[in-house]
Amino acid sequence: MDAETPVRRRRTRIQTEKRELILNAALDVFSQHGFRGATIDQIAEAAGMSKPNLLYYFRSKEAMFTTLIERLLQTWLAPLRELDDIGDPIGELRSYIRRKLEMARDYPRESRLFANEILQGAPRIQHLIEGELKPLVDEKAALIKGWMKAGKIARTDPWHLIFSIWATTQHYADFDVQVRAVLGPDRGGDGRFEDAARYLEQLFLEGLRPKA
Amino acid sequence: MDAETPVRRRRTRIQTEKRELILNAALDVFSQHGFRGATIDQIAEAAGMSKPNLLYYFRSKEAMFTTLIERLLQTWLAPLRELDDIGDPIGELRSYIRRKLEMARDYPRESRLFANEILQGAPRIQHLIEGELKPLVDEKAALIKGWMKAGKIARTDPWHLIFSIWATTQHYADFDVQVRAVLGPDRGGDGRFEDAARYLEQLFLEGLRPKA
DNA sequence: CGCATTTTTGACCGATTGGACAAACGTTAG
DNA sequence: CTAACGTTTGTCCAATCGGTCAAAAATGCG
Repeated sequence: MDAETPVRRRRTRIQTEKRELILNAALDVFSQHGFRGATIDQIAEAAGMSKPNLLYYFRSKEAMFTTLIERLLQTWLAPLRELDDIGDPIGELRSYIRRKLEMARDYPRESRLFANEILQGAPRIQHLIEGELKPLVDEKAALIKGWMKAGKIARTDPWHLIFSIWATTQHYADFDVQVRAVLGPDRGGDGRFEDAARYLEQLFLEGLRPKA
Repeated sequence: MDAETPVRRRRTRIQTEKRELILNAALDVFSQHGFRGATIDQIAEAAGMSKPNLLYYFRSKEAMFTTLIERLLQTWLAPLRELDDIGDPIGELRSYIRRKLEMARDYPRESRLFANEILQGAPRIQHLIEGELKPLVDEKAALIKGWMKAGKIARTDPWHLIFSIWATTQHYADFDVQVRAVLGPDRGGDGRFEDAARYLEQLFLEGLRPKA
């Protein structure tokens, strides 16, 4: 434990602050260039400190990355964890979609960092996907399956349902450049997330077939 | 023109073959590591030739990448180009979704290469997105809007509709590692694309609301 | 064959990379 | 003050990067 801390003792106030500063800068750089594309110098400049100083707080580039992505995965999965059997199923799914879309809007760097890692085969987080993400998805898939059996939502594949929610919402963070370019300056402005929210709600609830 | 060709004259048979060989190897490496993460040595090894030899056929790493991605974009947009007013709208959309999913299955490297480039802000293909992709999407969005006005499909946002088709289908190529890990060895086998096809058809046509 | 052209390679280059290290600096407690 | 500890930096290093170049090898052609 505390493998990436420069000292063995408890962290000082400065250490806590500087580590946060560095992680924020690292998130900027990693999410834009990927792990290999990012350089320690870039992160150091973004954090406003020298390279050796940065390596005083994190023993290596890899230590920054893993600290960042392990923390990220927790906040990333939080909305799915909140999916439960309390409200009505349709409402639960609707608010899960809404929360995921809000995360794409508010935390695009985190989304891109995660996407980048998965794209490259998840070499650094495979154990987290199999040990943490998969069990959670399986659990929620069972929950959704129950809703289907109870006739609360249409019968379909719950795993692919979850995939489609991830895909459609994270698309607005990961492919933001493309989305904005295609929508153009008017329709691609700040309102694009409200438009997306409206569209996705209709898609997931009603589909595209016209009502008789 | 012919900017990346080593010679000004017509291409020899060997040049044509070796260039294809190199591009295939480059697609492997670029799609896995991104532009900056990929090295010429890696590509050379994957192609089974020496680095200087590779640079005899392509004047630079960038030349390989742009050749690759410009060619890729054409095949990538082909299914959307085929979307037209001939058949019935629902059938047109259904087969567009199916074709895109088949492309994710058969050309995952191309999908990841494209995703990687967009993720990093599309620094090398912004002009293609604005000059080629956007007009095409606008044209097809108008077509879809016509279908809505004619009552053939439900009224919604045609641009976001296209985004959601891209997102859901390409997800199976770009996030393949995650998909397979979550589905597990049984459900994540070769059948996952058929499962996805069935699920997506239902999602886009009927949505999740149970039928009364 | 002999010659010109195309193809391939080993050696090399300057720039950049992640990281090490000791010295210097700052801060605080006694 | 000073000793101890935490922080910062300039300098340096080996490895790797994209790319060059001259020379060798292979090929095509009369």
